Amino acid sequence: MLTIYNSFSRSKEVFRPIKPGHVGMYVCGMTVYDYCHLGHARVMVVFDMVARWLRASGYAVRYVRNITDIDDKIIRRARESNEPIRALTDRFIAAMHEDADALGVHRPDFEPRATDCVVDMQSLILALENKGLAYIAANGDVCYAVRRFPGYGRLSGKSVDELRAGERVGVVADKNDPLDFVLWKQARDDEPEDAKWDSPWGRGRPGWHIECSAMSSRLLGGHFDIHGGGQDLQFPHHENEIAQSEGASGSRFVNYWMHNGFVRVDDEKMSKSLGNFTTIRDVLGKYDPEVVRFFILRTHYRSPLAYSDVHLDDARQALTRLYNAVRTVTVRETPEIDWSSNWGERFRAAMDEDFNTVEALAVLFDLANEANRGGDTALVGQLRALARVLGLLGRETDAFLRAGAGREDSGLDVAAIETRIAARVAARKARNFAEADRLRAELLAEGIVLEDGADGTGWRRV
RNA sequence: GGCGCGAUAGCAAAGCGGUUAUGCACCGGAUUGCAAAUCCGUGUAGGUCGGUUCGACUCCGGCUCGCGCCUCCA
Repeated sequence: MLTIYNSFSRSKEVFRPIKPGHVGMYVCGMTVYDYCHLGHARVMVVFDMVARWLRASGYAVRYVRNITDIDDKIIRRARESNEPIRALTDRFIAAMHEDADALGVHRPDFEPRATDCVVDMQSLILALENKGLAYIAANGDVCYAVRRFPGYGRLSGKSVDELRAGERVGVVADKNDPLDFVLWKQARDDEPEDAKWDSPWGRGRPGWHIECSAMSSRLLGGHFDIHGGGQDLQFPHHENEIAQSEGASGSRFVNYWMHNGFVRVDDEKMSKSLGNFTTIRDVLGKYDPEVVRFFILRTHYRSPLAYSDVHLDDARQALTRLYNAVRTVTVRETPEIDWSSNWGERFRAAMDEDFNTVEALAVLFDLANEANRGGDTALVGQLRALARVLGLLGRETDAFLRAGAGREDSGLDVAAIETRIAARVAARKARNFAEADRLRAELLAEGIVLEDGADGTGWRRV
C-alpha cells in the first residue's frame, strides 16, 4: 500500500489512482536556455524514481514532463547568440537529454514543448474569459483575476490578504491586482517574430503558468493523479495552475501534489539567480553519473540535499561497496525480484512509505553485508535486482570500478596496465616482493589499485 | 512583516514513545608475503528550557539558531 506525502493536504495519504492500475503524472520540466544544473538533476532523478517505483508496483504510468521553450530569458539568449529561438532551444533540449540519459533517467512518455501547444493554451484562456476569471489589462495583456478564484492559496498555505501585505516592489500598474498573473502577453515591437503567435487578443505569447495547465490536460485530461516539481514551484506556479485549471473546469485538477527539496550549496539554495549552481556536465567531469544518481537518492526527496565534493566522495565510496558486493553476478544473470523475501518486503515497505529511498538503500546495504558473508549465493542476485528498481547497479562491477571520473576520461591504456600486472604476478611468483610492491606503488601513483584475489589480480581506480 | 520547514554521533542521513538504522571516516582483530576487498568487534547521537508519560531523540509548548516561499527559479 503506497503512501504519498501530498503537499496540498500537508500530510501523507494512501495513494488511490483515479483509474485502477493507471497513473497519470505530470512534472514541471526545464526552461531550456542553458545547461541543466544539479537542481534540475534532482527533479529528473526523483521523479524518474517515482515513475520506476509506480511501475514496479504494477501501475501503468503515463509520465509527462514538459519543456518550456518560450520565455523572456530564451528570447534574450537567442538574441545574444543571434540565432532563431528554435535553434537555441533545440540545442539545450539535446544537452538536457544527454545529461538525463547519463544519470539513468528514463525519458518521460511525453515531453511536450510549450510552443507546440499554444492553441491549447489559447482555448484555455478563452474558457477562463468565459468564466469571468480573465480580463484584459491596461497594457493589453490578458490576466487572471486571482481574487475571483475562491481556493487561491490553498496549496501554498497562503491567503491573498497575507500575500498582499507582504508584497514587495515592482507592482505592475496595469494589473487590477498585484497578485494577478499574465495569461497572454502582448507582443512588443522589439521582440523577434518567432516569439509571437496570433491570438484573439492580438499577436503575443503565452504566460508561463498557462503552459502547464494546457499541456497537462491535453495529455492527461483535466483531472489526473500526480503533479510534481521543485519546491520553488509550489508558489506561485502550481497555485496558478490550480486556479487556471480548476477555474476553467470547475472541478478537481490534481489529486496528489509532490515537491522535491532543493539542492543546497553552503546552506543556500542552488539557483541560477544566486549564481551558485554547478551544471550536471560539470559534475560529470569529476564523478561517475551513477555516483551522482546515488548521491541524490541517498537523501529523502523532500529533504534538502547538500552538495559538495566531500559528499560526492562519500557517495562514491558507498556505491563502491555495493558494486563490490555484486561482482559475482553479471547484469545478464540478474534474476527476478523475490518480493516475498525478507529483503523484498523491507525494500517495498520503505519505498511504499512516501518513496523512502534512504531506507530502501539501507536495506540494500544490509543485504550486501549478508551477501558478503557468503551464506546464500542467491542474495547477490537479489541485491542487483532490487538496486535496479532505483536505477542503480545496472553495470558490470568492473565497468563501474574501472570507469574514469566522468566524461572527460583521461586516455587510460588498459593493455599497459595488464602488462604491468602480469610483470608483478611474475615477481610475486618468484617471491620478489620488493619488485612486486614497487610495481603496485607505481600503478597506485597513477590511480590504479590492485587487488590480489584467489582467482588472480584485479584492478580498479582509486 | 506574513506563511512554512528544519536542528540526530567526526561527516552524511533515516525510522521509531521502550529493543543494532544505514553509509563514509577512525580504531582494534581475522584474512593477506604486505596490501586491497571482505568479515568480526568498537560509538553512553538527538540545539536549548519546560510539559505529558512508568518511560521521549520520537508527542506538546517556549526559546535559540539555520533554511525556504512571499520576485524568474527544479
